Amino acid sequence: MRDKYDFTAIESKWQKIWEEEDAFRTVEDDSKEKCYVLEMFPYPSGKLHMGHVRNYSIGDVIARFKKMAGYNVLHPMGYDSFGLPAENAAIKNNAEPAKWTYDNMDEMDKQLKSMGLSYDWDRKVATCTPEYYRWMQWIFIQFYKKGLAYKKDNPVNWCPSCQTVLANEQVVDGKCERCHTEVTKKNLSQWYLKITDYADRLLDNLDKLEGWPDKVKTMQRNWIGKSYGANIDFEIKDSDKKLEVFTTRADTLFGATYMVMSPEHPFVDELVAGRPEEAEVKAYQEKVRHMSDIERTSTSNEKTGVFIGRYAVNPVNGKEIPIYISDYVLMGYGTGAIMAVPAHDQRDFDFAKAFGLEIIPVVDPEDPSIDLYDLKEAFVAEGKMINSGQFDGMNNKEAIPKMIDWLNEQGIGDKTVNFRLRDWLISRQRYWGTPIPMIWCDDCGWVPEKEENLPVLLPTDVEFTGKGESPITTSKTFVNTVCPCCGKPARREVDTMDTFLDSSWYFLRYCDPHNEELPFSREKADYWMNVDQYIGGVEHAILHLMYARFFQMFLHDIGMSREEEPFRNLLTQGMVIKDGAKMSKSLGNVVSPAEIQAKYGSDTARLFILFAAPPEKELDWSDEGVEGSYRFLNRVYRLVFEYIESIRGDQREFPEPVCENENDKSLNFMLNSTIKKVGEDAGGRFNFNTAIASIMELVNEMYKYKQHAEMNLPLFNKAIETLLTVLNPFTPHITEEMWNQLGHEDRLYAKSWPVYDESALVKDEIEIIVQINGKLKDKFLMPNNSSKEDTEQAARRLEKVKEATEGKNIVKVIVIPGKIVNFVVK
RNA sequence: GCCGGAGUGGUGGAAUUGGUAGACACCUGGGACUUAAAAUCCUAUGAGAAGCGAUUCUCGUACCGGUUCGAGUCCGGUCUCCGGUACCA
Repeated sequence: MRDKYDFTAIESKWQKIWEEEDAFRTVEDDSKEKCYVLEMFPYPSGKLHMGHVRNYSIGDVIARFKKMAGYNVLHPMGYDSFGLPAENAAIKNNAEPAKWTYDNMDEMDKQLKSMGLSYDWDRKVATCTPEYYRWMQWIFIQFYKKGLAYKKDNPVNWCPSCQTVLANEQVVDGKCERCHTEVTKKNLSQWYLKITDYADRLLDNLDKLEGWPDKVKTMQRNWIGKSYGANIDFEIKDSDKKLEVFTTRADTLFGATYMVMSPEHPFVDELVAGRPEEAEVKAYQEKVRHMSDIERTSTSNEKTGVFIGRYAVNPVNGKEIPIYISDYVLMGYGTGAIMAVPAHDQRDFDFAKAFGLEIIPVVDPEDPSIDLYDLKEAFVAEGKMINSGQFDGMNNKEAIPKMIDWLNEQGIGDKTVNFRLRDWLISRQRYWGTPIPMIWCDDCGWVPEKEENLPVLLPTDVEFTGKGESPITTSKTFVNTVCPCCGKPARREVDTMDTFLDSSWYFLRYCDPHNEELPFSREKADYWMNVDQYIGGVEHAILHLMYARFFQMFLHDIGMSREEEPFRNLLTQGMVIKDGAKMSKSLGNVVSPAEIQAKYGSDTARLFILFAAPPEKELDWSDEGVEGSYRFLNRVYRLVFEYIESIRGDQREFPEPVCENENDKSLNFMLNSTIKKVGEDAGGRFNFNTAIASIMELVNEMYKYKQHAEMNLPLFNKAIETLLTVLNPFTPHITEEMWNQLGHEDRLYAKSWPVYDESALVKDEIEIIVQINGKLKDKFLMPNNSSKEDTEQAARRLEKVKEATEGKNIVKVIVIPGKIVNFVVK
């Protein structure tokens, strides 16, 4: 026997056997309860990183465990294979994006398989295949038919480096989510999905998602950003236009002393036309237009702006108030114009101070330390209404609905709800994505491609210049077509879809991956959905997880799925870090999975990653820790092999073990408590670290047993078999190999989770803790189920208790049978 | 600023309902085996103090206070760190 087990041979052997046996192929089966375990599918960059390994190891333990626990488990894998890197490689290396991507997928397949993951590979989905994006296009057309897809000319987020537009969700801190270039604005005509129609449902349903982390739900709530308020019309002096504003603070209307419009507000040009202020206004607009979001938001306190020479009329008191434009008012929120109440809004306060504007308080804090007529900052808390006509004296919070009612009666305002969420901009000026299946006809306008003509294939005769426009424009075969409506010559849309659309329904395609009639059948979707356990990084908390919910709701609405929500339970795994920082090339702290697999094997890599931290926490990579996990597996290997050699293979069948002494009982106890503990930790609360710790305890116990006791072979055999079974979901190769070596014909992966013997967990004697005034003084053994009285009397007889209570008063004795005795002494 | 989450040995982390704080590992020290090394096995390992010693005592879960017979766990306040988000009207 060697010192170390030969993981290379064992792992490839079993991976091959699983493949030949079709071990993880799943079919619908009404006789079993289903369990859909899903990990977020990767972008095929070509190389797995530790984050992937962690994600898939977690998913694999859950899937294997659920399978052993008797569920019909769906555990698929695929690739989110459209996207920019393929195209950038094309520009850089003159490679075909398709070839680059397919090569990478082959490479990733190998790496995933080398981890021993229990996927049903027959269900593999890749979003860049025509079989997939055909149905992506079909779904887009359904959105279009329901009026939920539209094209609009609008200022949009533009990444100068990626040369494409971005959705709001893809702009992080004013920078492009992928390449971190500062995002600028551009006016473009683009396709949108009307996700705002679903804002309320996306928000309300969050309450039903009990299996989601609060953190993620809060992030989505904030992103959707629902606020209740009022829209109020202000007349503009010497104009028939009305300026509509949104406010959540209708109570402060009497304190509005000026108005601010966003520089992009459509009324601005007309309002200043031919006026002396025009030039200055234009210059300011121009300045703002060239600012990136970062510049625009970085000057958070220094307010700039320009008076446009016009006045509005405050509808409550007829007061004429000046109108300004300023970059602190955003066109993308509310109505793009505000009433400014400097006394009660910090931003308005700063602006008023900078421009010497009037500040009128209308809410009285009733706090003598605040001088209302010489405020140092805006007063934003609750108070009593003043300077507000008939509303004076009211609590300002209570005044809000009353004010809105009054505005409504006067016909100048309405109760409104505003969302921060914007419609989803889905056009991308890139090649490697799903072509938007729309056709422009000069007579009919935008017309969807006929569904029977799908897919609209990506052309291959394109040039990659990386400049500004979709490369598809360069195709000679793609653009020109005929109108599906009237048959006249027409032109195809050349933009492609945001790849986040592709990943918004892949979990449904897994349910029915080879369907050629539909994206998926209702029957199969209803059998498998929704996903029982979804696992992935928290970085997708908003983007992917909200888009996927939106798609699922829509597909439910058009009758394609019973479920309204895609993911019942969500586990957001923590990052893998090293030396206190995220693994990155620039820091030089990257550990490659391939390196670890070569040195220690996949089982060790999986074990370490699951043992080092609970899944939702950060995982600090430690080379010594990996070494330790490897050591443990070798320890298991030696234990089992010494046992196999000792029985010389001639004894395979053992009777049900009978415990003959204390050592036997102790091992039997450990054996059963491990089954219980691992089942609870791995199957319920996903604390794989403690599950593995308890398996380690069992192994330690078995070594001790072997050393000290006379071997009870049936019992030890049972311990060995239990050990291998409970360890199998974590380290499937080595356990399967040893199981096989023990002479078993069946496979561990197909075995049932062992049932523990409740009676073995009941100890004859229980250790009782003795405390004096809550502090531990002694311990002693009591027969199980001893009475309260007996326990107390036994405790009183202890030497240490006598010592500690001598000459003192025992005020009170707390006895919890089977646990503690506490003497309160004075 | 606002919204989440977290602070436990030298390190990663246990302690699931308020009941032995530090499971399981890593690191480190000591020992056995070996010509030697590696591997393996045994052993010690929160801090401090007393004792030749078995052992005993004190302190200890970010900080301050509270509830309780008893608090890492519950309550009030403070600090720090991490994550998200922000001229959102």
